[in-house]
Amino acid sequence: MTLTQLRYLVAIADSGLNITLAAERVHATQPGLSKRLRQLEDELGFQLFARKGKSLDAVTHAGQHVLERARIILAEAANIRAIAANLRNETRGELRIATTHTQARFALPAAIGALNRRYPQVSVHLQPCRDGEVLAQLEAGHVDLAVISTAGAPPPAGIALPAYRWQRVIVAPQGHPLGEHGQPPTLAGLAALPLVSYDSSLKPDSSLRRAFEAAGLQPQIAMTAGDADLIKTYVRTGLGIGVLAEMAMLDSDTDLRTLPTGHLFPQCTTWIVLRRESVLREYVLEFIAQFAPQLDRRDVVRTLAGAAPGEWPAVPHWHDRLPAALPDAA
Amino acid sequence: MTLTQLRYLVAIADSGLNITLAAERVHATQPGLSKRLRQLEDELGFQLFARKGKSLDAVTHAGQHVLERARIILAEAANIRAIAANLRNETRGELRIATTHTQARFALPAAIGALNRRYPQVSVHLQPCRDGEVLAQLEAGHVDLAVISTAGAPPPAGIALPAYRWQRVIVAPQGHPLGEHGQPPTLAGLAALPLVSYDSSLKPDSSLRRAFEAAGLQPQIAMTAGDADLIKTYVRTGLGIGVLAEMAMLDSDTDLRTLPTGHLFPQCTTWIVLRRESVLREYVLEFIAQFAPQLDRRDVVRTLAGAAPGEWPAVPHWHDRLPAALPDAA
DNA sequence: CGCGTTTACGTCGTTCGTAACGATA
DNA sequence: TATCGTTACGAACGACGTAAACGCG
Repeated sequence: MTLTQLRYLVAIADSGLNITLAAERVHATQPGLSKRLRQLEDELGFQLFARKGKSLDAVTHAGQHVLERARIILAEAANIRAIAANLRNETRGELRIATTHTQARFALPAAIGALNRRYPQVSVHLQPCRDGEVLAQLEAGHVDLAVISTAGAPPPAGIALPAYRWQRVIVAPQGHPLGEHGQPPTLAGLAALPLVSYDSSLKPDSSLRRAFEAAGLQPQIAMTAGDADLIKTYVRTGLGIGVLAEMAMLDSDTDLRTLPTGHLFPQCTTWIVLRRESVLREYVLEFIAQFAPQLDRRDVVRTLAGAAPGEWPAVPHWHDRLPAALPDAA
Repeated sequence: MTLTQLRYLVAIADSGLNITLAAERVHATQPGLSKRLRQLEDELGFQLFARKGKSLDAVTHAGQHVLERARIILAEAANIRAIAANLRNETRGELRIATTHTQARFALPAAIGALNRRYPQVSVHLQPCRDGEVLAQLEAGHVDLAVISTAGAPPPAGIALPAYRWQRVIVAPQGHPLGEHGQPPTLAGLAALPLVSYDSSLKPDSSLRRAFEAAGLQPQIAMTAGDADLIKTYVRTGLGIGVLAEMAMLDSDTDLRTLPTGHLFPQCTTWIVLRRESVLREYVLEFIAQFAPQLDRRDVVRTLAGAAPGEWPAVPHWHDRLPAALPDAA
């Protein structure tokens, strides 16, 4: 068994059992991977993949278990390399982040910009995913960290650091009667209107949907999109009333009216999620410090090392956080 | 970075920084290890070991971290091999157990005997240690499982499975006046007599010592030994009254009188401790089934895989357990 | 016939052990 | 001077890439 064999094995699994594709990804030749895989299977004495003719058809039951272990091994090898890179003050590297579109478009740019000024040689890769896929990307080792929001408890996997809290806002075209006369909108009032919101609000466990259900109401979702910009666009065309994250509203959106929802929907928290036991490069810590300035660097490292989560400082609200996110501009 | 380099690295660390000794242990030559170590250090870009002249003097701070990761990697590689060996019904292998003398001498023989009848090709290695070292042996990966006793909570490391409960007994030579007239001995009565017990009873957190302290008494420890046979021997010579584990009393000890201590000292539990996330060979599960027959095999596997400990069945007392430990004799 | 895998083969790099050398106590 | 680590060297092995053959849709 060698690390190369395991790296190839995982690459093949991650390439949908296509050895040729996997070979490109690991910068090697296809026969090489093929041979190394067979070699590993011979040593272990069983098939890692079920074959259909010559091609790989599925991962064996035992192969699943081996894959899990192989991922851990590769992750720890990466950790060792990270320790080394940190120690020699290596400023090059890459930062892979899995997150949703709203975070990538509205919340992350400030922190990534600051990171890029401090570490210009770090290349950032944003991996946009749907809500449900973000944690899977993290667990599979495809990204270094995930940024994701929940309405209540922290996400179930990895180490979650609270970054900031936010609320949904209601967005209407200028001139729309909703809430014109200083009347805050009600859930019942909203349920009577066609809504435009995120794709995730269709899921039965969405906190938006549950807020309506708790009031015995059924919202009319006129349209959903994965993308806050799309939602705003369709609100502008008059398709309906938008319900989206407050971060998505820009100063330039003067043709839209924004109403707070503090009384209608639960508050959300955005988390930075890290793999348990992973070693972070210096610049990843820097990114975390930029994105969640209230967190103490040492607490982050301690928590990753397996220490009890401890008490985090109060989590700031999105709009209270903005100035702190750019400390180097002060 | 290769698995070989990491294996050599760990071997060197485990051999007290003696490369020559490490080379023997991994069945390779000394120059080979030397070169591989330097190679790894070159790749990582820093020293894993501090040198004094040519010899290795200490593990670097960063080296500590790398060693931790390397141990995890090697453990997971061993797990993969264990999966493979289980799958092809390999009946050969070895079972390394770290434990105290009392367990090895009195509690384990039945289970190991049964294991040996079922898996004659498995060679068992008992690693006798002092109490405090047992868990370190396990964590360092030198043994497959540990068997250790505590007076209350499970041991702090790894996954602990309760095997059986036991009490200390008081042992006196036949003819000694203690408790002759049906009077159960008291703590105060014992404190007035010279005692012979385990080395570990000298430690300030020993449950024996604490039982006396809770009663405001100071026992006279006339002698300690790591070994119940020695304790019995010196009790026979009249050096003092023995306080030892009930398992250590054999039917053949007719020249000693045994008094129970249920009212004096807290009950102890003997645990099987496993490394978290480790994959067990079939014969290890068989050993566990022999030694702690009340445990369900599937629960053991589930717990190892990281499931919540759940509720274990009632833990039998040592003397209630004996017949069940030899089910194949029935 | 294109796609993907395996087989065959030559080259290159790496590892390993032996032997000699060097430093340290 | 005995012990332990490093350097030097040659042999053997293993990994890799190229090229060709094979199977399947």
